[in-house]
Amino acid sequence: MNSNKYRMIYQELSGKIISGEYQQHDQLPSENLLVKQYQVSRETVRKALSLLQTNGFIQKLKGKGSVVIYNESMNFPVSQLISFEEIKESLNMDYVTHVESFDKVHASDYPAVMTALKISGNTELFKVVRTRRKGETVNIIDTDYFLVELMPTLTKEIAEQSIYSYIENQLGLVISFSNKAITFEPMTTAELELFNGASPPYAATVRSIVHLSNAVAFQYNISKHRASEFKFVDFSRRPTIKK
Amino acid sequence: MNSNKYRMIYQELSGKIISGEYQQHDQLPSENLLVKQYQVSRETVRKALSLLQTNGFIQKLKGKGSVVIYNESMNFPVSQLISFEEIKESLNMDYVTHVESFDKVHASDYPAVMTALKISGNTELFKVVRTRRKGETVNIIDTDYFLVELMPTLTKEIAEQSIYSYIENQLGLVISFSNKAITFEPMTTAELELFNGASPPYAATVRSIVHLSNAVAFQYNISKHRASEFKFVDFSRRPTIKK
DNA sequence: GAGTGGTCTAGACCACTAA
DNA sequence: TAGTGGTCTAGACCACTCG
Repeated sequence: MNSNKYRMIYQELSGKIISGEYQQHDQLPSENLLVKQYQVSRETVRKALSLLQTNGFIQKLKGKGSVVIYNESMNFPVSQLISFEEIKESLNMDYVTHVESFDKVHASDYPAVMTALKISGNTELFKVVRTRRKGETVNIIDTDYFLVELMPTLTKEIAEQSIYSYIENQLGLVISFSNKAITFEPMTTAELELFNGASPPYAATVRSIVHLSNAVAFQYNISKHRASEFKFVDFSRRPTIKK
Repeated sequence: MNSNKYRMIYQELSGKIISGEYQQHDQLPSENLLVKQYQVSRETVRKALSLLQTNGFIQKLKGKGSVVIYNESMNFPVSQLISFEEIKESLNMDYVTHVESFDKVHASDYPAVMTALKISGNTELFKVVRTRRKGETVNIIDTDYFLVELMPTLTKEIAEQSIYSYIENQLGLVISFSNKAITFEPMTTAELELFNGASPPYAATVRSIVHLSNAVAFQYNISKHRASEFKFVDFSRRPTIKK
């Protein structure tokens, strides 16, 4: 699957960084060394290193080498396009997902979704509301809208597991990128009820528009988090190109 | 300054997208066409297009071409390493910065900063507290800690303008990447006072560790936002490499 | 089949860092 | 000066899309 040379190199090096074989502030082997080790061209090594750099694993220093900057403690629900089930898995979290409702609706009743996904009013959508509980307390309410046309066989049972796994593994679609907005908003009475009370009565709210690799927006997600439990972590680089 | 070929191409294409000459869903010229237009090699064109893709301007579709996905409305204090003055400028915001305090302190009194910047207790720091006001209301309180060693000539006057501009243009240092964490926290009484009241008494809190291009952490920033005014926007891609 | 983007190569020249 | 990463080239072969 990942049989590209640069992906293999990326995987091996990132794996060694995550496992701790390379620690923060360590030097990676030089590009020339990696060329010899992997028996590939320099541009291929550089492609792998560039990926490591944009993903926050290393910093390349001209004239010096590549140094590891990844630090486990600064990790977490990272600014990445990852499904809740995937986060849960990678963090060994003891969350339980419960499907509160699963309906087929018309976009015309949800103007915000219409504009976000740029669809017409008669487009059919699956509306899925799910809660994420830790023990007895609900910490997250996820409301999702999916294009029925792209996944006509979606069911409540699938929604109880991982919809992303279904989309990628069963349907063979490729999820690619998203736009997110994070705000802090008062809870509606319905939300307060689902949360079974929350102090403060405010929710950290993440709205996302998710796109496939063919650039089609297929999902609109509203994720309401109990504010006291919310943390969003991000790695970002300063734009290298200025006017 | 940006005399690289791929940067020039990036600038020109991103400029045309931002200005609206290329609209969302438009096709960019094919790689081969760009090769001819710019009289460069294909890898150089591809470098520019890759940058446009990772920065959320385009999506490349195998067998088809590059399509514009950038959409102005989904813009804003984006997940990027940008200083407040730069945001202000790019959005024509009518904010006023006021320096509340400017001190030289010892790291030992700020254990959170010590661990964040990985420095020893006797390291000298500038502690700068600034408020950002729109009219009469304070919307943001920024608390910054900078390594004195790297910028001994920092002054309160500079802090009233743009510290980032001073660091890059006066000192010639290159600001490179940062780790951020966003949380929602109750305000302290001191903060409530600076905000001159805020309902709810919660602050959207962004903590960042900012690094230079040589991977040295030089700044720790705590940015408290009036929750009702806070919005954080992010573009992210799904990791292409899986285990 | 023609055109598109994706991967990879071998080699060149440059700018920067460090001893 | 030797070693490092940054840019650029010309060409190859592949996989995908679409008419």
